[in-house]
Amino acid sequence: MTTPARVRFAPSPTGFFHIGGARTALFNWLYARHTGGQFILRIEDTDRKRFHPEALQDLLDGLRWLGLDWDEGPEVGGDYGPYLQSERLAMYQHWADWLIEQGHAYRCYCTADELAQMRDEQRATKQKIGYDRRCRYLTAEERAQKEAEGKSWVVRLAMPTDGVTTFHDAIRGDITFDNKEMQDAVLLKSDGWPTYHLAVVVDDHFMEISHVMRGNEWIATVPLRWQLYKALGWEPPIFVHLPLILKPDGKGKLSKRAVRSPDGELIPVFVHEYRERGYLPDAVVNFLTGIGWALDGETEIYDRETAIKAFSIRGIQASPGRFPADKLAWMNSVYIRKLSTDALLEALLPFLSTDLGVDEETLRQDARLRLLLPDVQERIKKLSDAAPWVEFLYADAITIENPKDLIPRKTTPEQTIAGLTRSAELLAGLETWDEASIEAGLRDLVGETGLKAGQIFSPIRTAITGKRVALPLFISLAALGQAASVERIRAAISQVPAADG
RNA sequence: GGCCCAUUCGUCUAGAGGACCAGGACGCAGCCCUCUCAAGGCUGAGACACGGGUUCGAACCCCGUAUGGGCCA
Repeated sequence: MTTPARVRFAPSPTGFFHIGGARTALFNWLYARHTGGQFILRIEDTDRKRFHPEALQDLLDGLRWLGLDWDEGPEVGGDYGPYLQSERLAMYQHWADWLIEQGHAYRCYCTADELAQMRDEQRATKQKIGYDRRCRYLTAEERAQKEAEGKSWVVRLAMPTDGVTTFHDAIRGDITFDNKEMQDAVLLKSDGWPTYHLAVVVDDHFMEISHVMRGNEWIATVPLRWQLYKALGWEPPIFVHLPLILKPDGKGKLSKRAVRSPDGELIPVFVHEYRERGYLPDAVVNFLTGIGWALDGETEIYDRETAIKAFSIRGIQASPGRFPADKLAWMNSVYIRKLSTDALLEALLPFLSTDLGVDEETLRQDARLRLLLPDVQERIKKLSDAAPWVEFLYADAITIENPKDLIPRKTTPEQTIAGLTRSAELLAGLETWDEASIEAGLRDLVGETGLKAGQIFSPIRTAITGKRVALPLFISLAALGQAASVERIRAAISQVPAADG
């Protein structure tokens, strides 16, 4: 029974696409899809000084990577365009003029110097800082004279000076602001470009936006918006202010600067960084739905369709929350483990290629790599974690940085050397080189020597990988191949340090 | 500093007056499995900010305080 909503994501392309922005976009998208409505992308590029074309591209790429497709907007068009504010200037100017005619706005001729002086005086006399509305009460003659002088002007909204403005937020209920606190905000700048306040109201109205869902940091600007709607005689949309995402330490909102988790790890704040670090878009989307909203309080892992079906404004939290970085790491590992071997390989190729210095096609065809993939899969949290697990396949020889690693605990150097020697003999003599044969042979050897399994297996692991921690041994040997395995074990024997050495 | 908003385990959250001596998840600890590391299984510690009301009954409603956050300056 929900009516189709028209919602928009309206970022200002002044920097890279931020993960907090992605959450806002995602919630809008979920609501549009839930109601069978439209998700509209509108670019608020009226701040010419801070506009960056590459930021726009980064935004579009990021939205597409996350799978948040827009029904109207740049590159897809739509019946309510244009969707770049810079192409809608005539509309803003028209409505600014209209507001002046109706007496809801006025031309203000104050120069930057005059305004600075005004503020200095306010500070000196301990008055409240803010525009004193001097141009609002100009007489017709004074106004005519300023015009005759050719002074430049901005358009300001004539706000009510007493009473209160009460508006409804779909999450928090009614919110009331005292009009005395409000400023006569600038709507149109002297160069004819609109400010955010005017442009957003005109666009939301003519694009027939039904719900404005955005970050809670905008809540203080709603009274101004509300009065603007009233002056224009338009019906305001439903306002939905999403809880802010705070830094992991809870001190302030997740900013555009790099932030650290409590254990000191750097947390990416841009969407493209998540892609580059090996997060899966499905995982990021699932994760983001869980900040400020929850499916049912029980289920953590769910797909987009499930989220769309269950999404509701009522379920959105009012209180801000910190960025739960640990949970994202875990969730990404869950999504990695859900991948088929083929899909995992494809996802991993760019990362492995870069990290190992091997071209993608060679890796794609490498049966040895494929053999190890299921074991790699359950050990990585990000795609970028994979290389260290498989690099032993691509090294010509292994350097054992700390030869003591060859000797297991409660084992003597002599036992280690004997174990390695006999293992090498045994492996060299195997007629079938596969995981099962290798395991059977080595387990027999364990039985013969009376040592524990780890005492035999650990030195071999270190010999072939150079590490104490590596993938399961038998499959690793199987992948590495008989000749290389035997060679590495023999090479390691001479490196076993003497006791006390 | 002014205005606005919020406050459930360390963290993300379930909870819309009786179903809650508060549920799930991440993280943490222990045990099991085990060739290392993981994964998996089991177990455990861990929260309604505080004080007043309203009500037969409050995590849930109201007021105040505290704390946190946002916006403006």
